[in-house]
Amino acid sequence: MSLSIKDIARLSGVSTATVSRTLSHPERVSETTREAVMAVVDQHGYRVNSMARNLRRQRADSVLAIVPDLGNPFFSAIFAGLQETFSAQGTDLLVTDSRSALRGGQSLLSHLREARVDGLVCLDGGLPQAARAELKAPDIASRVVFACEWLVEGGFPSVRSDNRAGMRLAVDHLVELGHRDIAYLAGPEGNVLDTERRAGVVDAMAAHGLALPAVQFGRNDFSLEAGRAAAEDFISLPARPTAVICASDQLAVGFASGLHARGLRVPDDVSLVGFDDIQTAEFVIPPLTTIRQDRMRLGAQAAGLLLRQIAGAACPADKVITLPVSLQIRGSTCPPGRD
Amino acid sequence: MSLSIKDIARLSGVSTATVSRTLSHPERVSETTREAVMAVVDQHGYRVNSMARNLRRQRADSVLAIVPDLGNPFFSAIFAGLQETFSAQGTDLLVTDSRSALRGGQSLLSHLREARVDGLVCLDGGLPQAARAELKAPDIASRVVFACEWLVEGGFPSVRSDNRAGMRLAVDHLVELGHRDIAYLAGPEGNVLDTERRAGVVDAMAAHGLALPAVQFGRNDFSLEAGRAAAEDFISLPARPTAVICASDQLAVGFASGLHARGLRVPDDVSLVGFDDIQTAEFVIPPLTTIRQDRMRLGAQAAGLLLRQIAGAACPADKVITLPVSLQIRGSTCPPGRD
DNA sequence: TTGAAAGCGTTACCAG
DNA sequence: CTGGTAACGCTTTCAA
Repeated sequence: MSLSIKDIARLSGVSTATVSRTLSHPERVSETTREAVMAVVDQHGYRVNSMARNLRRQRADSVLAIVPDLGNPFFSAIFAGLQETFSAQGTDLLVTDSRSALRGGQSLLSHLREARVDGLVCLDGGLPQAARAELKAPDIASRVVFACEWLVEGGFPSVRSDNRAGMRLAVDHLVELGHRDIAYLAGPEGNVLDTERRAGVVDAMAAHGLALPAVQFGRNDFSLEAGRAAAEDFISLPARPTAVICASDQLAVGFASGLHARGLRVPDDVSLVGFDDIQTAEFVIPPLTTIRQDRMRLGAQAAGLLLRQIAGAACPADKVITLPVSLQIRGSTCPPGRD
Repeated sequence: MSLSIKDIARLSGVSTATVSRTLSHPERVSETTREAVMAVVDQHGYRVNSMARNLRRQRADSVLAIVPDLGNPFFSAIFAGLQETFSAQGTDLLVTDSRSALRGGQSLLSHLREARVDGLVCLDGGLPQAARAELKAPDIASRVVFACEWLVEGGFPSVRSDNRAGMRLAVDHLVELGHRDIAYLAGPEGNVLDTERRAGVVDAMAAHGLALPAVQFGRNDFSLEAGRAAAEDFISLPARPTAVICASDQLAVGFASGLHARGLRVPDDVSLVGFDDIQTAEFVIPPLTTIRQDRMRLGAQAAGLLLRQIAGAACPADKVITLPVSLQIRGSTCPPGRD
């Protein structure tokens, strides 16, 4: 077995209290003892047992991130941002997806309730009612923040991109190119991001005296597959819009792939704008014009916010940090009717 | 504060020992007491404090996964596989990347040494020497497994895809199409995956009486950017190969993008084969012919292996689980000289 | 500046 | 089947 604080105390001829102090509050110990103790510590490679420390200190020094789907590569950049900030503060990052977390009627909060983590960062705005209700328990709510997505009904601080502004940029860009007939390829029905982005499109178009076509398409999820499937619907549309704004880059890439398979060209036949600026957006053919959101920064901010919450900083339950987005003009958009 | 086992004991008129038993070993308690205790537990929503439990049980019920770069979406599928298996066994998954883990000369093992986790799954075969040495400490080595990548010098059980077989499939496919002049777009120098995949290509070509061109290109990393940059080199090659096998899908997609920008068409001018079958491979234009590795399964197997190790199952230090791969023929390959 | 000792919340051994 | 009671390894008063 590895050494305990008792061994170090014995080996360096002081009490466990002093060893503990040397390690946790070196300034409260005389220089000579400190050096003596540290010598023994280093020599034996002693490390405090964090379970014991945490039990005593009553905290876990770790945080749980919950995503809708761990397999979705979209979240990796957010993880990177979370991790960077957390690890700089000595906090561990646990990850899980909503499905596993909720499996077998388990509570979303078991980790919090069992004192395994100090807080929760939730990236899933589509939690089932039961789970949402749980989160609102008074001693819990102050230790969760939402990132990227959020709960429509509010109640938690959250960090998100400026989805509306993003869509305004997209619409303005297309209108400037000369497009009037613009469609919105929707994400999953009821998803907060989809709602917000659609509203952004509608508002921006209204500002130009335009409106979305009555026919909707999309409405599955944000995935590549959904995008490809939507291409079929698009093709059979009576009057085909000259441009499509997609609720996500994945949708846009899938959509482009579907169009291509049916002989329609981007941007010649249809201009395409995505949302997210995922890594591949710049590398698909043609490169995707899109709205860039800084997912890494989003993660970092969420982590910072949660850390402050945990540390006890008062934070209005409805605090929203909105991150700016920007338009990346690439090859998937051009003036209409260029054929 | 939340209730402790003492409160539950008092409330249900039994000892803490009995409450503990009811929760951990229900069969060792009479039905009547069990029911009485559970009633109180449910009524108050009591949950054991895992820090206390873990301190007592001397385990953490959690595992740390170390990736080279958390921001790389390639790993998300592996995380999903890891998480699925771990969570089914009540084990938490912590994630970090090598950079954060090693920051400030910190030990890779601090988590293990501080008893924060029971084991390590390492997805980074390129750890610095110091870190590798550490991992081999006798009490440590038996609690780490490698997944996807591995250490050239061996020493740890690992789960990996059959990289060589994959490249054989790729070469056979191209040769069958009529290609003789095939190049390999390399990954990062010294990376085990690159080494293995290159060897796979070389061997398979030799079996057909062919050899790689003397000129190499690639040699940065597995990224989209590296792929695009390689396209420049490719274009200035004296005798251009008719087909290129890429060390990864990201490289292939970036390469295709670079070729496209320079007016070369895939597959008409160059056939392209990737490796990994990332999600987007099927959706880029043209869809990428590639070698599919099941990353989710890879994660799941690694998790299972580690769990068994932790549980004390003896496992030869050089145990290697090799997962089959398959060829996905899509639009990026065709017979040479079709123009 | 240091040490003694009381916990932190569980579990598991040992009696009964 | 149940209860008393040592641990688990550390931190933090409280006194000296």
